[in-house]
Amino acid sequence: MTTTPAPDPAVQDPVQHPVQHPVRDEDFLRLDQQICFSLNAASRAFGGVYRVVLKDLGLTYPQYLVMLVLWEHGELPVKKVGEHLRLDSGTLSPLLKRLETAGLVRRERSARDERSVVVGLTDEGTALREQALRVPRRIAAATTFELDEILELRARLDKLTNALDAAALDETPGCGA
Amino acid sequence: MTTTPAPDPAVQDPVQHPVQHPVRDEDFLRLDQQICFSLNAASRAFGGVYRVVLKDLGLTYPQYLVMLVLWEHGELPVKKVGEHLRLDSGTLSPLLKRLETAGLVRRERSARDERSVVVGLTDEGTALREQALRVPRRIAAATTFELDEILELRARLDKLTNALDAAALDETPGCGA
DNA sequence: CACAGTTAAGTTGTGCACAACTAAATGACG
DNA sequence: CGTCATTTAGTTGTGCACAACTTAACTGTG
Repeated sequence: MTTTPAPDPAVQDPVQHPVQHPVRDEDFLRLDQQICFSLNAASRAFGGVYRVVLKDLGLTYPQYLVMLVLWEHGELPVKKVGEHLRLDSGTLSPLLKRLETAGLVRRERSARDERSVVVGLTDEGTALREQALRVPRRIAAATTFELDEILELRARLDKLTNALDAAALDETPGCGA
Repeated sequence: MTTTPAPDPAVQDPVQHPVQHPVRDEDFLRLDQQICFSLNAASRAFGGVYRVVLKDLGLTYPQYLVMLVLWEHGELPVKKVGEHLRLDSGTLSPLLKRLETAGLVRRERSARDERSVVVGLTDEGTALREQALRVPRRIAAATTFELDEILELRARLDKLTNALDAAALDETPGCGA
């Protein structure tokens, strides 16, 4: 039930695919075969832990990510924040507005380029970093993983993300023209 | 820049933590040190690929997951669907209503237990499975991972999810009483 | 300078996740 | 039998992700 390698060479449906793979499409369609589901589940399980841990800071997880970027890089235009987090303005604009309302962040139009809005930390936002320092260890403890195990998993996930991004580009209709 | 084990024993802030770990909190707070971010990124990258692949079927990814459960198990009460997918009625009720509107599922109150609503496939919903059979392979191809690599990653992720769920339980305030 | 093309934020609309709540049905127990 | 706790769906409200669009500012070229 947990691994199920099932390299069954007997293909049931020779019509659509003239054999070539040792695994049937039917097997692949099982929920517990979908890597994406495991990924999704893990991501949401993380969400639950972060929700608890970040409640003290008054942050959601995406807000915490934005704060991480600002603590690490200081002032940044919205565009740059989005590049670090793979988020666009459609997500960031309302999120940053909420952080501004919370008094953690300040937003002002760049003088050099009036299109750009520079996001910076308020004193309160800077101060919050002290409390945030304790977060990663609590999260790491919740995983029960050793550090090297975490590093390896992260490497695999990053490799996966790169592959998927590349695939999304040439799967997108209107890119072969 | 990529791994940074940094087992630096020189702790900068001896006040809060009387040493004990070889890694400083500061290091852990870097964005590229957060597994959760890699996980989140991978999950969203998958989302992008699924969005493209599932467009032909007229399904979103969560809707696809519900269909997977129904194709595999047939009729199920909403509660059971939620158990398979770790989703509650707050998410499923509107989602199932959309699938019903799309003509893929049918919902009816159970006669035996009037609280329960049984979700089943329409003929159209059953027929859609044929097209869905091609999906997993396209996704697997997009990952560029070998099957055994996928299996191993999935095993790690499931282990992680279990650990996080367990941690969420005893982190939740009001469980030690 | 004029103007087409590009870029940065923001807005709108849809859908998902989840907490908190409501309503209705069921089950257990005195 | 009546009452109360539990179970099951559904609703409401908040926040995130993303596509599609708008607006304003910049850039390059003739």
